[in-house]
Amino acid sequence: MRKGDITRKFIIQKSAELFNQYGYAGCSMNDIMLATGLQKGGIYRYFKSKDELAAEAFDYAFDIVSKRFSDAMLQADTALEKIGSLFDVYEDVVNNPPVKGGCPLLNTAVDSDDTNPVLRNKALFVFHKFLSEIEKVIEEAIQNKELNRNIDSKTVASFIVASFEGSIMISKLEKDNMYIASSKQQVLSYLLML
Amino acid sequence: MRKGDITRKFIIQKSAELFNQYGYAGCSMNDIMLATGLQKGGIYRYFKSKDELAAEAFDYAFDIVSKRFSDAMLQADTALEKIGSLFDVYEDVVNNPPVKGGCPLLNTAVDSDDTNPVLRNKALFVFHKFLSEIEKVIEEAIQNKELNRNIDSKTVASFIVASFEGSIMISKLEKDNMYIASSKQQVLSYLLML
DNA sequence: TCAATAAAATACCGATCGGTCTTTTTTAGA
DNA sequence: TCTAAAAAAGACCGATCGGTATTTTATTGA
Repeated sequence: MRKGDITRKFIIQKSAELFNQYGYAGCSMNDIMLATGLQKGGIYRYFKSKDELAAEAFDYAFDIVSKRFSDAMLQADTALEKIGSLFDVYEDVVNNPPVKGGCPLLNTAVDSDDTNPVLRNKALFVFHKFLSEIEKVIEEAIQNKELNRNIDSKTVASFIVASFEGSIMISKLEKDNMYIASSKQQVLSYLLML
Repeated sequence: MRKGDITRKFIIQKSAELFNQYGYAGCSMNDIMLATGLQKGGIYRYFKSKDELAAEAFDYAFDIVSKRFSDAMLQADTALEKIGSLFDVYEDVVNNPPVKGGCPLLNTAVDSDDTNPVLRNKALFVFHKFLSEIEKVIEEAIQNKELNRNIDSKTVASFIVASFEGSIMISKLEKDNMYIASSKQQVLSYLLML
């Protein structure tokens, strides 16, 4: 592995954290220079523009989260355990989120929906991936008779994502993990009641 | 009413829309100059700094939303109608939100939680107000026997807010009001099942 | 070891940033 | 109608913005 490849990845890692905390407009190239200890030349050698770096940083950030989701789900048996395990990935969103700054989907969606179409499309893509993953779990559980067969998987999946992201927003705002934990419990009991 | 008072309010209105769409860092004083048709002198005459203007703009934005919430709830009888009416305020969040850019609480919370402590505190305050309003509705409904007496009003209220804000985020991202509408239905049926 | 090349630093660019200050224009009350 | 005060314009400030081009330094493979 060339030294440049390592440097390139390092820049992406650092800027993923910065963009996820401060947003696209709220994070300057100078911030990234400080965080990486590199000068302009050391960064623009690998990325044509701030836009391109932000796009790659988002991909990297969601890759981290995606892997954490996959790992969590693998260790779960039932649908309720699987969905619960997704919440557990953010159980300490206040002090130890998968990526510093919280959920990249939430942050990027809010940051970009009225401004940056490239990032917005990336957030959209990730949302769809997230959604279909949960739908799959629900549909399997219906076939296993773990969940009621009248459940509309698409509708319920999007409701779960909404509760999930909303409670992350609140937990970060309040600096209190209680909200994401409580949201998990209520989503799970809701699934059982359906 | 002095002309200056009108101008001042006009600046707040315009910048509330801009900050709500583009965020604090994503909206420049020049953007506000363009939106208001005023020059620097016409704006800084009324506000010491961008920070001060952003703070007042947020207060104004939530005032708008707050009034819409109150109006909606007044026309409702049952707890389910009242809570449903809150969702209705954002039923066309895609094309006609109370304030351009979507929900000021959501936008400001995500925008400020890692950056601007003044705005974060304002978002916190508004969240508490929102939460206690919903708690009150639930508690009244428990006393009226509309809702089950075993319901924990605080827990359920925060779950409602999470689902509410999360589905607004998704509806804005997808440019599809379906998500906020569907979230309303599921929250209401959840309340009945409890 | 030594050159070719990759990597990174550095100096620099025009534009824009938030903000100040002075001047001009408009408003409002006597 | 006239003048004092309010309102707004406009010129200007240093700092920072994203980005480029060139030079220096470090790495790599022969």
